[in-house]
Amino acid sequence: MDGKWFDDMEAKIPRGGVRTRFAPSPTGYMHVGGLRTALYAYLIAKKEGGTFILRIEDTDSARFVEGAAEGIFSSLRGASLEWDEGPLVGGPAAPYTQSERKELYRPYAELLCDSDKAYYCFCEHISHDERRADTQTVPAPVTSDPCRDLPRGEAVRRAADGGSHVIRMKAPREGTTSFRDEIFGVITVENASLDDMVLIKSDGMPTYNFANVVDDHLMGVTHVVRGSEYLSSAPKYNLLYDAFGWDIPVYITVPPIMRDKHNKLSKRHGDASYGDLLEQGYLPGAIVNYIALLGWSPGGERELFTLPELIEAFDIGGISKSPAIFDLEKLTYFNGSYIRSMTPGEFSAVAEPYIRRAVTSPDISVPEIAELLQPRCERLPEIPGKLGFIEQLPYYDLRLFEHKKSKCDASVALDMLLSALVVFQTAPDWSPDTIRSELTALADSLQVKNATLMWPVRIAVSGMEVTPGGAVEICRILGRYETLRRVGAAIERLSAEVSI
RNA sequence: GGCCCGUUGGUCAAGCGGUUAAGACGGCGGCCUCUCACGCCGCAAACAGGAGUUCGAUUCUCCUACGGGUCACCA
Repeated sequence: MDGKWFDDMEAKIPRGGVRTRFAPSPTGYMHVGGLRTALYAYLIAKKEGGTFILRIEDTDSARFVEGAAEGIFSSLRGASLEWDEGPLVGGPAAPYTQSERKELYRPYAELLCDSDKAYYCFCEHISHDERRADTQTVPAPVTSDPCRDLPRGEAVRRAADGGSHVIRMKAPREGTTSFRDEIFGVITVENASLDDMVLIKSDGMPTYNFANVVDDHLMGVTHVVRGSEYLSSAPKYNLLYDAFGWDIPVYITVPPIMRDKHNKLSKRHGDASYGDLLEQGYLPGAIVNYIALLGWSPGGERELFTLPELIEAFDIGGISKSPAIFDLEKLTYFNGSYIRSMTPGEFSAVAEPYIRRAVTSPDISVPEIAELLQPRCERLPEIPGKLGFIEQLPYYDLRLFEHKKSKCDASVALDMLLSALVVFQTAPDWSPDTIRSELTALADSLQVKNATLMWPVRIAVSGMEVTPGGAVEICRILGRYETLRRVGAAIERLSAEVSI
């Protein structure tokens, strides 16, 4: 490759403003930690009116999972993290999938070989496991002395003869390398501890480490957000940037999200992925809001933020260094809070399918039921379980009618229901207001507390100790006919028992 | 094991030399109330340990302990 080719590449690099990227490898589902990394990258870009890039890092064909990239696309979009450049939408640095950029990487590696900063290595590959088993306790950095010192001409000849090889970085063996991370500060390591990392694999594909650096440069990425598992690789990246003479991006290393004190959140251990959470009835907005706060704090007391509000509030100074444990209970609280903050119309619309699961009758009013449900549900899938009483005929366990706080027992219940039955028959209409005023007037005239009357009525029409809403609401929803029927049935049952 | 990083209530976390050490989830108690929720009020609950530096350390330094990351032709 001649100098002009490289000049052309440089000329195409998008410049200007903050440019961040999310660079997942398509090896499975979208996990919560990945989503948060994407979120932070998105927020950092948007905060400055910059560009959020999506890049697919599929350099390991062995680990490629069919459909995984599509899952990433839909998850990000579902979470409203729209990328400005990347697959599906294109952009000035296209393509954004590394397997489609394969030809780009080798010339850059060769460039380093030409300047004696990298070399062809013909050594036999020792697998990760073998290395571990072999070296037991003290694995040394991977280097290859014979190949490192092989004259360039000879190396090229061997390669031309079909010699299987990789291209390795020639890491310095003395001195130290430092890098600066916005979160962790300046970290310095001994060069002697650094590998001669592989840049180009024997199959011609670049390694993650190399492709990452080349692409970040070629795509004009200014801020690199990634998990702390990359912290110890960072010095090697700087070595590469230096070797090329490229500007080093701002590193923003985020702490991991844990399942418990010892383990990272992972699907392998049965932890929920982003998709699982959606299936469990968690709202994208609530998930995004919650995970934003895992490892980052806005500083104040506020916790509830919409995505635009997060953009406004986000500041990398608030990112924490230590791991955060994922707390499903708190996410559940957030979800309930999001549900409650919807308008009644919005909630009714999202709740309707779940309501329909429990209620088949076309006569019932979905908005009225939704109104009762909204403050009482934290996840939509809970809904059907709360509505069983509507179409299930109550079974009257007499003990249900006993409630000492309401001063009610079976005998009192019978009296109350007898009176209530008349009121229900004669009520001028079946509006909630009417039902309520009729019943409270009745309690008044009977000289009992509202509770003494309401308790048995609610039990009679629902057969349940716990219902979403009170007697008035339940009667209203069931309709006059069904209410009378159920109150009548309860009276029958009670009179059979109480008279004895 | 080497190297790097971290450590405030059970959990998320504020704090950036002087505070009665916020707030939230969860827990507990109460109010509201026809149940359950919602809402409101309150209670319990933390600076890992030890040396320094300083008039004064949760805040700065070092050591120890504990935890995490990493040590691949995986990302």
